[in-house]
Amino acid sequence: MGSKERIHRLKENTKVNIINAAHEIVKEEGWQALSMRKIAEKIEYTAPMIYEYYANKEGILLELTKKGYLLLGERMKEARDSYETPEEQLDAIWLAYWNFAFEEKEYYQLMFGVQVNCCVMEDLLPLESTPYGIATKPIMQLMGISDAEDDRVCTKYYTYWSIVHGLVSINIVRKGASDEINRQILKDAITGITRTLKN
Amino acid sequence: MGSKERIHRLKENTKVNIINAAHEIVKEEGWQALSMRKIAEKIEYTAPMIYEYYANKEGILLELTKKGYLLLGERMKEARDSYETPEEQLDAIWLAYWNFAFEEKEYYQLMFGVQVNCCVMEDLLPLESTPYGIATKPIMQLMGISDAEDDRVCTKYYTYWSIVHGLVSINIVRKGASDEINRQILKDAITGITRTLKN
DNA sequence: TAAATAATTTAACACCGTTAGACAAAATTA
DNA sequence: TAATTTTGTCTAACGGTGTTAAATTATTTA
Repeated sequence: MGSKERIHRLKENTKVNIINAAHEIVKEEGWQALSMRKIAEKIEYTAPMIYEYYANKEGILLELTKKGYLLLGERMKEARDSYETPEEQLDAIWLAYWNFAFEEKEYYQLMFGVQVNCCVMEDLLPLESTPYGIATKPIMQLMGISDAEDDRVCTKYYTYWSIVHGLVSINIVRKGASDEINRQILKDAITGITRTLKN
Repeated sequence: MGSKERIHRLKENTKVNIINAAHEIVKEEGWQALSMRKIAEKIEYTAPMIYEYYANKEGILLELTKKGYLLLGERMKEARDSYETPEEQLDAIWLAYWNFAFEEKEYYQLMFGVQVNCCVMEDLLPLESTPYGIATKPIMQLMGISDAEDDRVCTKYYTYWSIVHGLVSINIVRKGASDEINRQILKDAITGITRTLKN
């Protein structure tokens, strides 16, 4: 009798139901609203049942992370396979990554730890004391621009910030890679951007 | 009678005591361990007292964020003022930013939403399905390297990832700036890095 | 049908942020 | 000084969280 299989399939089914319910809640209300009881309600069970399928809440998050990586991988592969030259492929790959981040924002937040962030911090400091105010001065100098609001300045500032912030985040969440290498990457990137300012 | 002042100064004092206690707890046990009751215990009060000084927990976080921005600003200014040329200043500024991120990790996490992240996700996927596996192939091709473990490949991959991830994070947490500009920054950065591969 | 096993729920624990009400200490007023 | 008001502080509680143990119901096996 293959009822063992049937039951196993049923269990597998509620396992994905749990994941789907969790994903739905997060899409509707954000990560901070995800709770075991809410998941249970959505799949019409009681909370303790979930522990029959996942060790704990973190187990559910891990499963979702896995799904996220799978999805991201697919998108990137698809993008790559649409082009022949490596230049075009790199363009497409990172654009796919970019699109994934916004189309599947919830997954991206979970995978790479971008917080919902409550505190926006705006206009609480005088401009000349903010990172923006401080860094744009030499940028303007190099570019020969005197208007601090110039879009070109803003763009360059964000380019700097992005790469530094990106490197930092990656180093904070996954503390792999040697400090030496990262310092080198930082240095390379910064001088690379700086070079683009002078012409 | 200046007792009004004295009392006001005392209140101000416990306000910073609360902030300091919160910061200590976070340094010791991380953000997820920060609770009103723990703060209260540290300053030898009961939890409801804190609401006499801050509207709620978010108010405390906001205050800490402000302190973080102040500190970061100081560090960046200091770095800038140690150099004359804008090139050197930019180098120093972003290095100061970088150092702040790791020396004051807790502040940085709060300010820019880098999560502590529970799920590390390692070796759960075959290499060729991970972003790393997918993106390094064309990188290797362009660089004329066949060893996937080569440090130069790894470095370049992280450079790509950093800038893309940085841009994404910044766009997710502070949804300012037009999509147009950001796409342009992304495109510029990607082709910029790609150019450095071919020589 | 009776016993054993599995599925599911109820109740509880210890924590969380937050609020209302009680209480004591201090300051103000009569 | 005595009475009253204000202030500071705490206790108790509400509704929420993740999680566990025990009780209960349903299903399968003998």
